[in-house]
Amino acid sequence: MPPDLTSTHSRIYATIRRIPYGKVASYGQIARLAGMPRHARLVGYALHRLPNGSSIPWHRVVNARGDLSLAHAGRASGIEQRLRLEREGVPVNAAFRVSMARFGWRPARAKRRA
DNA sequence: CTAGTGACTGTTT
DNA sequence: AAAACAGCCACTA
Repeated sequence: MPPDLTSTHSRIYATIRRIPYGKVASYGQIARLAGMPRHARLVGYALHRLPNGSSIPWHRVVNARGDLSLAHAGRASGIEQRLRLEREGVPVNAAFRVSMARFGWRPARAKRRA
């Protein structure tokens, strides 16, 4: 059986796994879906503690503006994130920016029109 | 216990 | 358009 899925980190990981292929979600979005509306920073915190080789699509997590926070934070891993995103069909700007309007993940809510 | 930090977000300059 | 400021709260030391 899985470990503490009720843990904040595990919850965050589970939510990130729900991000569909070719889409990106913001930290706030993940936090909200995980049931922690104001814990956007915790999402980043949890990801920072992520072990190398985890099965979660961490590269699909960007900040609210669509920027790769990883690259902006001066992390070399930002390059890898851009690479992975482009491989999924998500174009990344020269400024490490993604079009949230077109590639932002829109989780299906209550049915409204179909 | 207190203090500092941050892969963030929204508002204001 | 970008930069600065403030709010936010779990985690680490």
